[in-house]
Amino acid sequence: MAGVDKSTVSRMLGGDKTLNIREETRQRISRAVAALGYRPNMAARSLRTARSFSLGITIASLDNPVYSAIIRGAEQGAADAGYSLLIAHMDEAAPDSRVYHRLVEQHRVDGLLVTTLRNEKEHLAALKELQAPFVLVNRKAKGVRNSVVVNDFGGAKAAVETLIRMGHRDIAHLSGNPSRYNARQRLLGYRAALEEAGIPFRPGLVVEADYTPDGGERAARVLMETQNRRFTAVFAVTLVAAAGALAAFHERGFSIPEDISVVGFHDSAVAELLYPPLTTVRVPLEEMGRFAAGALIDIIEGRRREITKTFSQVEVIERRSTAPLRAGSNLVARR
Amino acid sequence: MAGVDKSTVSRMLGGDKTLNIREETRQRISRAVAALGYRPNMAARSLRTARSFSLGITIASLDNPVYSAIIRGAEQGAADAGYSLLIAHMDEAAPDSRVYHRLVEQHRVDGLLVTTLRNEKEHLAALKELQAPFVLVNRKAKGVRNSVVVNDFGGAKAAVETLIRMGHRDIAHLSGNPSRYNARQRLLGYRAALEEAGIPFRPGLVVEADYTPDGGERAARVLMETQNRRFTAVFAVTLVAAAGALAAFHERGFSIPEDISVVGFHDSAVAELLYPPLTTVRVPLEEMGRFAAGALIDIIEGRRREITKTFSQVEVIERRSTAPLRAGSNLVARR
DNA sequence: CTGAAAGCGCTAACAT
DNA sequence: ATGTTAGCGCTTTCAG
Repeated sequence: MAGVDKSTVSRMLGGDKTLNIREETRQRISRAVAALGYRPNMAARSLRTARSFSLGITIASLDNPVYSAIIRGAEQGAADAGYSLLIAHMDEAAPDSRVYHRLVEQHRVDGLLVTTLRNEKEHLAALKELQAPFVLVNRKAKGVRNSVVVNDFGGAKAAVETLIRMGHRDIAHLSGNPSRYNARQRLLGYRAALEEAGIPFRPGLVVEADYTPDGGERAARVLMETQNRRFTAVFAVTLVAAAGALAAFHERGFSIPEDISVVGFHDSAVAELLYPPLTTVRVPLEEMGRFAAGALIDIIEGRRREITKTFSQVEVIERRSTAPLRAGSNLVARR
Repeated sequence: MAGVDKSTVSRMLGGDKTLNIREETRQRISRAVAALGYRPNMAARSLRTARSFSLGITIASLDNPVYSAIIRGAEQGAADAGYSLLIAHMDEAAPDSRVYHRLVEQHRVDGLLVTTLRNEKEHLAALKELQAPFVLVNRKAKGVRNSVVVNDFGGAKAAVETLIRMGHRDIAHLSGNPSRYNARQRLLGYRAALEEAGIPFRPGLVVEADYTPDGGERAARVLMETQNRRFTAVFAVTLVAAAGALAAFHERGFSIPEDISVVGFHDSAVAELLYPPLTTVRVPLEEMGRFAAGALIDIIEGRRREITKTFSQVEVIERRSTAPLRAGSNLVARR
């Protein structure tokens, strides 16, 4: 229709830098493309170039607002570069490293965003022999170069600093399993904030909670039993653990924030739903997802060899679960 | 390696029914496939068959547990049939019907699962001229044959019946926007339950809330102001609206469930996080997603022409936000 | 500055 | 009971 060979069209549409095309020819092609509503056939392009122009993202739980934020970002980052995002749900309970193979070996994806890493060793081995680039998102692992994370350490530190600024000194931490990178970082941030403020670390104030509401509830009970009211604030490793703790405190008749201030990690709409609305630490999850997708595409297309990045930004969103320590109105006064 | 033509391999692997192959040959092929780790190249297959073996799913908000459940199901349904699932996030605020074209015209997907339908008319028009099959999930629309939904009506009815069984008669409804199919159904279910129990419908007890916590909170305040305590239970159109209502009630000093019982629609982990944990109606969202994906694939592959299905199953999950009406312990007694 | 030709890996119609 | 053949629609040398 434009009176040119399809190869010329291909070069023009592909943005071939070496192509030296007459303006008039370009116009004719553009008009024909518009008139025909021409869209390149991705399958043919994939076959020819041996690339799928899709990324895969593995996630353990779609419910978790942390992952939905990451996905939202990743989808944007992919779309910006003309890629699609393919989700691969990987049950945290039964993680199966063959999922990677399915996606890659069928040439369905050119690279993987990995947010899951239970059985770290097995999965890393599977990923490495994969022959496709991958980047860890919100995770770090030994021997893996490509990794983008948020500032778990700084976020935890900021949370605890906020509590300290409110006058709290007896600050407990509902921690995560130390085998997890994020949990370790947050514990370190907690300790760093205490140390900088000259507050001695009391190991009894750190209780491990898993990532369920029940875990948070149990941990909060342990805290109340063993610490005999000698704490006025709690920094919880996740929002879910914080919610569980809130329930345990309510059950014991404590008022939040009058008796105990509570802060959780990761902001989301759910924080507004809790009672009281939960003060949280917000980190740029969506931005991280977007960036990770962009960086992975850079690696795929050879513009970059590796990527390590930490998004340092943290922000404490104060809601009604935290309040300044006031004598007579909290646990400290009662001991 | 197996000493046969690739077309034979193709037919065997593709499960060609007309193929009459010797057991010995089949063995040789199987061995070679295993030895070589052979995987069909999806791009070539797509080019040849003009199909992508992927489905697209459009969603407005990934955070919403309703959609994450649907996605989880859809991904399974797709995977079961060897398809992948491609997510297309479509901002509810700025829905863009071109997303459909992008996915379909680039031959990236063979069909669409549609959970978004703001600007119904425009979007339906875009979908219909698409030339690719689509099925509405958790939605119905006039003139669309393919649609799979859950039992919004029955779920709402069951919720209200549970309250009635607990002795409540003054039951309010925080409703959704009646332009939405789901909201309309739930309102109808509410009314049907009242009617069957011989309880007169009081229009003042129905207050429209949007789907935000704020909306639920505002609606609950309106209810308290206009109804002058003449209600003892609330059925909210969503979990989020219920959470907002809980906050409004707490703020006014009401105890839940002693003063007011609250039920929300759609169960999810978040229900456990609320205070008190929220009684909800559970409908089989994940199953619906899975089924919708399977049915869409059936349509794509010509085994079926259309699909309309309602998952009738509903279940009220009783948690601590509901309690039997007891004289002297609730609003009725106080009027 | 543009065209011609080859071929990516598969499937399906047609042969034997 | 299996092989032959002809493309699917693109990109990429290589020619002119």
